[in-house]
Amino acid sequence: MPADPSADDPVPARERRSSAKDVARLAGVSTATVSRFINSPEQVDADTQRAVREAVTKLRYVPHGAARALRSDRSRMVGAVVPSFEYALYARTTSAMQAVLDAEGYSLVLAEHHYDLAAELRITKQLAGHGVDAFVFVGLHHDPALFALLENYGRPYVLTWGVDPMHQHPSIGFDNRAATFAMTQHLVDLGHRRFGLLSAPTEGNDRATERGAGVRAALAQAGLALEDECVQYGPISLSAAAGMMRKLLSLKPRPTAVVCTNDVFAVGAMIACREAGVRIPEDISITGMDNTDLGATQTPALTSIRTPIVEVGRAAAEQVIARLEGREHEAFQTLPFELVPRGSTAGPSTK
Amino acid sequence: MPADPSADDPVPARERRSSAKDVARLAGVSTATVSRFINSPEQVDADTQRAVREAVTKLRYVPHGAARALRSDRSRMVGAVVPSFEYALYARTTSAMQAVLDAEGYSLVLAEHHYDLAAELRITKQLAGHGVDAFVFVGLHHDPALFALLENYGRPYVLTWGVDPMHQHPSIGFDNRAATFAMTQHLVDLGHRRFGLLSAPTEGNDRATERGAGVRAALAQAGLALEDECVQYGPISLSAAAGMMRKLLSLKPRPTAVVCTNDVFAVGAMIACREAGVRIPEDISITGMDNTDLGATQTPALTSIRTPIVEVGRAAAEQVIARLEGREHEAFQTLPFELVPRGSTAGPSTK
DNA sequence: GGTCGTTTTGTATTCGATTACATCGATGCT
DNA sequence: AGCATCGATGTAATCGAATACAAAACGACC
Repeated sequence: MPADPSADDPVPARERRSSAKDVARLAGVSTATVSRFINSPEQVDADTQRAVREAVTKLRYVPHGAARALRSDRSRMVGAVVPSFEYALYARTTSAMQAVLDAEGYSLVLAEHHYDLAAELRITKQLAGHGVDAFVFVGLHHDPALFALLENYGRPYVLTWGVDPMHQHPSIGFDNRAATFAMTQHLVDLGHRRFGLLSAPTEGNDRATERGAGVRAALAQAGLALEDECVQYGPISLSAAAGMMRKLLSLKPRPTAVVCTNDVFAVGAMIACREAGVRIPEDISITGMDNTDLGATQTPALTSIRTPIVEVGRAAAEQVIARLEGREHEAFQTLPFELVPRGSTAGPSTK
Repeated sequence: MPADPSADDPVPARERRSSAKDVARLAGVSTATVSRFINSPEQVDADTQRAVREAVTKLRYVPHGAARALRSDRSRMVGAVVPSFEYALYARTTSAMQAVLDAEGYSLVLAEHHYDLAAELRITKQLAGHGVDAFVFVGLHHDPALFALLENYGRPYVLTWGVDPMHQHPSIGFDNRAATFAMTQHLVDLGHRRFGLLSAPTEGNDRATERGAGVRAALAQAGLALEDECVQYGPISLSAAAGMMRKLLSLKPRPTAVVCTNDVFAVGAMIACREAGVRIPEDISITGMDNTDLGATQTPALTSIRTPIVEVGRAAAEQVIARLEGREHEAFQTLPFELVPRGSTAGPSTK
């Protein structure tokens, strides 16, 4: 054991975090043993374990993640690529993911793309650069270059908030089209014949596309049409939705039912109605989607669809972990939604 | 240039991502030049740049973050440690941070602790293990061991949603106490004398503690007291808040004004009132805090306080980046809040 | 007491990028 | 021509932990 002359500082240089080497020296073992103590303690003698544990505690040793990731090619980080946190729904899905990942010792690296497919590709590259072990995306539709990148990256990924009908990419979600189909059907059953639709821009947003398609399909089946002037697109915000709704209210024969592809739109629409003195549900029925507190607490309460957003997050995290650890896992999961009728819908007034 | 016999695969082994060495070989330069091309292209000859750029594109080269972090001791990741995403406010702060970080080429690593200081310490350790370059926390009060860890870690960090009165730790936020003080004052001015308070548990939550203190201070100044039975604590959820409110409604002389330390509580309280047939604001005034859409869209709309949550997130990200890049930056920032009076408050009925 | 198998530990290489230092060539100046 | 200077590039050491392989220690058994 030749004393290292370059390491004779009595004060352990109060900067610089301690490394495995420091721990090894203090515990009187080699760095290999320290490493084993961390990763597979069962192959380390009990006495040695105690010594190492003490040194670790005393030096406040935390293994260097980058070094570890470099050598073992596993970073124990999972990347989540979501559209936005402004709309609380994605935050809840992400939160559920985070809880599962945390319990398994993984960390969550997060990025938002604000509904921009090019930005999504860029941030995904960035996360790949950080060496995340797996990816979770929102939605089924993405830049082909993104899928090429994932192919090349060779790590697990899963798409959420929808289920890939072609079963090309692992996905966990629910049937967006069926959900709005059911909602529209509900309104048709109540007797509505003239509909409006408030939707997010469908460009690069398959959730919005599918939700709109569900409405159209249900109407078509009932022999009804959705006229262009009755469809409004806009960003997900209360004020935008109120503006969209005002346009619908100004139509000559006014729709008696307005389907909104999410609760924010629906509440924005309710605000516009209140301001215009249009009564809900007497004069007009309004429906939302995602069953948020925002909608449920309105007066009248918003008829909506409970989507399994928390379950999706949990299942996505479970899937990528299972695959990372070499376990088999169902790559496609369709979770159920549920229509929640409340006071914002009723039959049209028979005037 | 001895041909490496072990590297004679014509097919570039469609697994394994390409490294700087691969790029160097293809471009006919050394890895040092590749590295320079990435980090300081101005010191690389134009022709060489072109060659390297081509190789990078062809091989889809993405620098290995872990290797980079190991060598340069900078991971370009910032850790955010937040209580929870269930309450949308933290999500919005985080979103604002993420936007700033992304623009500067940093990534956000996220963890939630669900109001558990021990969990907070644990996940912070985990993030430190990943080598994040800086930390952002919510709140001023933390486990002393957390501060010890940060001291030892030696990287920038900032506390948010409050400003450390002792100026011991860099912090960006607003004056929670002054905010509820102002709100209570508003109610006192309206003529209220008997108050109720709905608060989150104050244990380890300085925001809740300060907000409660603001209410008490304003009442004390007006010569009023807040009786124990008029204060209810509970988790941040609509149903919990409704339950808390029911208790207040059952008091013999009922409070005429209820201050809630956040909008979720306030809306839960409104629900309880609706169910009990108690009119707002005629029978009782209710106030919230954080000025969420949830409160603003109620009937009547909730009087609340607009807190600078987005600005806090943005400023926090800007501060840590500035400090990471060696620039000077104001370590303490107090941002303004604003009282937003709406229909949920009025003078007490004079009966 | 010696041999073999097992457990425990150490030595030395490796992961991929960064960077101090060395080298080489070209240019400028006297 | 000779020497200094500067820009561009290569060589090789390095960051911290994981791990293949070798070596040592320990028992067990005959």
